Amino acid sequence: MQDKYHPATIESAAQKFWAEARSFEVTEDADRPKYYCLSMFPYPSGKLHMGHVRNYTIGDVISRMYRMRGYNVMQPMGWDAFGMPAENAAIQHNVPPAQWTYANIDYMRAQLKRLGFGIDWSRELATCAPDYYRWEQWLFTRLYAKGLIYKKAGTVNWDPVDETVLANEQVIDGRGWRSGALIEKREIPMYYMKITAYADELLAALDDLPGWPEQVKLMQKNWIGRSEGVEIHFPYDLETIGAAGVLKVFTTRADTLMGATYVAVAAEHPLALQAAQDNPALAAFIAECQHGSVAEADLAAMEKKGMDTGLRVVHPISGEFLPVWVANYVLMGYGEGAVMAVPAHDERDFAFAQGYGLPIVPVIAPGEWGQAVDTASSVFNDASAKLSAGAPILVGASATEALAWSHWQDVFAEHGKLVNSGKYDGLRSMEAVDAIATDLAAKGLGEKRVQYRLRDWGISRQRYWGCPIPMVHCDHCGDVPVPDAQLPVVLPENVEITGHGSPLARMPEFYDCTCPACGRPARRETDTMDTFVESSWYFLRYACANNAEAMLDARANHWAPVDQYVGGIEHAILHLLYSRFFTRAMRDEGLTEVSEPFTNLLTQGMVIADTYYRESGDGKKQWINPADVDVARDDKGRVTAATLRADGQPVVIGGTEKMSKSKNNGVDPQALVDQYGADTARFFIIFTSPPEQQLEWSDSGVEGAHRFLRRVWAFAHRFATEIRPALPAQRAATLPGALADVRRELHSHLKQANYDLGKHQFNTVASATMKMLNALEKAPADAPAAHAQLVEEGLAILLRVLAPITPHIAHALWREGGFGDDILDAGWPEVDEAALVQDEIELVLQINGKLRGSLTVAADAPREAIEKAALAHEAAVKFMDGKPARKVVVVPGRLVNVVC
RNA sequence: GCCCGGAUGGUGAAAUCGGUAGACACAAGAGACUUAAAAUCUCUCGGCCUUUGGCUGUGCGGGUUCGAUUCCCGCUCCGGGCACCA
Repeated sequence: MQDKYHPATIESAAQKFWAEARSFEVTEDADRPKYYCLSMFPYPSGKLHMGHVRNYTIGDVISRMYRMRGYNVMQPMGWDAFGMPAENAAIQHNVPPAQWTYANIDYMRAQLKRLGFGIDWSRELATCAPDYYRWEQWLFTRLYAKGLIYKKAGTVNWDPVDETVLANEQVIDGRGWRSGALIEKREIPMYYMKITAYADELLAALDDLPGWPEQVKLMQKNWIGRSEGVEIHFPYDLETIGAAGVLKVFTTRADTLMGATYVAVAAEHPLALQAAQDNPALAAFIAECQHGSVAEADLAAMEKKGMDTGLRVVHPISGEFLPVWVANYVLMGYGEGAVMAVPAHDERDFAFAQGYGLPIVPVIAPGEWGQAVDTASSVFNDASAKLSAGAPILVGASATEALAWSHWQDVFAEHGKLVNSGKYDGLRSMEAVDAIATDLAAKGLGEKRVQYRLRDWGISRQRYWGCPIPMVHCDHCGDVPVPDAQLPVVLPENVEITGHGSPLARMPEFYDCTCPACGRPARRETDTMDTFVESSWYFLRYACANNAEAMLDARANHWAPVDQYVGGIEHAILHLLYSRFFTRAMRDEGLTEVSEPFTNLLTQGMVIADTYYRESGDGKKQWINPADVDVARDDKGRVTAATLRADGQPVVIGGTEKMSKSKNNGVDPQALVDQYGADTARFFIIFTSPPEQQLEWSDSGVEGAHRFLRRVWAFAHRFATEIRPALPAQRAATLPGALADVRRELHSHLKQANYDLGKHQFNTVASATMKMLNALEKAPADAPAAHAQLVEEGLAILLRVLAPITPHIAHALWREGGFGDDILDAGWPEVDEAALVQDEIELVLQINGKLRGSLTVAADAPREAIEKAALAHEAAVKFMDGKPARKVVVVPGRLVNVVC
């Protein structure tokens, strides 16, 4: 045995052992419970970054722990290989996206292998391979036939200079990131998946996911956004609109209907377009609304603007005319593209009404005013209460409860009692909704219904590096799905990427085709699918990745669902929701038996790092990697200045953000692995923070992790060479006092480690292994046989707890220590509860809640004895200062608090 | 703007059901060993004070409780998501 720890040698030897033994290649096994442990597959961006190392180390710790506990563990890996960065790289470096992607995959696969993850590489898949995406195309045609995929217009970011569609990420301050051109919204036809058909199921099933973090379930619940409300129809005013019809809106606050003072429609709404025809100012306003990104975050941050169309609709209850406004905050994609505005009870409407001088009519006395509202004498019942914006009105029941409606207060949005609402006065909000819905239904002008915030999933992308949408457009037959026999529609790999327009739309050799239905010349669809589609079913494909005949087979039902899914919290909504939907869509196609793809979810906190950039002349940001930057700090450690190492000139300090390719703040783990080895990198990233917590990257502390592994090696070496020979032929049943204490400490650390493993708090598991070594190192050796017996047991525990985190060193020392051939088959260590028993325990003594001392009592001491001992304690006498004890709180096993 | 999180020493963090705040480490300082350095080992290490003791301290302001890092109310700052980054 080497007396020094040489990670490079032992790590390559262990990896060779696993490869030759095929330790991680698994098949279905009826004798062992299956455990499917999956980490989110990476986008092959070039190199692994710390977020990957963290993600895959966490997944590997769980996998190896279950493996050691006797489960048949499948841990696969693959590549989320389609996506925008490959096209950007193609533009920048003039290398075809396919070539760039495959080269990255090769490099990153080698990095993953170097880190020693227990992956079944026989199941590896890449989503950009035709034998993967052909099944996606096949399923597309099935779902299309079923009506679960359909076509409608969608809004995109259009760059008029590059004549291309941009992702939201590529629009910065309303301009194209490459061209700098002002971005326009443009409506184009797109394919949509009807995820809303599953909205109720996706929502209800969240209640049956105890293995998911509450936080994620809450985010998904809010995202789906089920709301019960009333659809209200406002009949067109014939005089101004010139045609019969109704304007439909949905509201959850039908109780405020009598306070509606205008309606607002989206800029793309038919009424807005109609009014703009003979109103140049309105047309100009609508054109202005067309500028800027389609991202909701941008829209929500915009100043609320609007314009009167001059059109009017009729209030369905009062019969009064309400003006129709165009407002930039109303989105055509949501509901009906129109809202009723009740400025008195909605903050956004309130601000809008104040800005444009629209009437504000209070119709709800806020809930907290309760019974005190005297509607008879209230100004609510006075017609003059319809005040213009800005004019203060005093409302309320009592002299002490006066509110001015000139400034928004959150209480205005609360439910309460109706006032100023004619026949509905005095009703509570909920009663009023019922009454108003009933009256509207009787008039045929509305009814109760459920609405979701969730929108259908637009999957068309006007990009090259994605899965081609298997459709053909024929002048005679319309949109025709590509028949099974002609699948896959293969994406051509030798293509020129310029950043202008869609490459496939410039390739007649791709789009020229014949109609599968009538045989006449036709045009192939040139849009590709959203890359979220590939990642919505890869976890099922892993089970049968080598099946060339079908998308899934019986093996998928053996392995699914994923028992433990590990991935970044940033995927809490989109990826996870799409996957839950897609699994159900596949279930309903008879492809899988499961509905819920991921039984347990661990959302890893992101690894974040500082960002640095320089602005070039045209205002574009060049992001600079932190590794190339020198920083100056003040005495509190805050970064005050940063310079580029290459030229010594200053760079701009950006925020601290998740490591990403686009912000160039990823830290490559390779240097760490090269210098210290994979085990140190793994131990460090596990030790430094609990998995769910965000981790601000810093490599200070890596030394300590490495030092610990060196100590483990040195101690095991001492065991193998000096201590082991002293082992007694017969192991003793009990150990002498001091060694029994060490043994108790050991087993209590093991117990703690098991508890922490159960809640995935791996950082304290790593701490526990350090505490175990500390305890073993200080165990007295004056009784050599007993000492050797303790160290043998202790080391066997320590190495097995360490094995999931640092598998290479554990593998090597398990063999060197003579414990066995393969620690993977050694089983998980068991806590000896008998070793934990103590005769005496120490209690903390508090006087009036303050720590004043401690007392040692028998473990089974009765409460009276503890109280008596506490009151007799010297610290108690001193701090009670002669006062009688008013109360004595005894927390068994913990403390005594004397209150006086 | 909306939804979801987070904040504890110089640093990463721990504290299982409301019960000793700072386990385990990093950094720093002092010492031992050494010709020297590295490595290793030992000790100190939240702040303040009148230092065998006491006061104070878990982002800020309130509250509940014998007792609050933990529960409640109101803020601040930081991070994630917002449907075309993945």
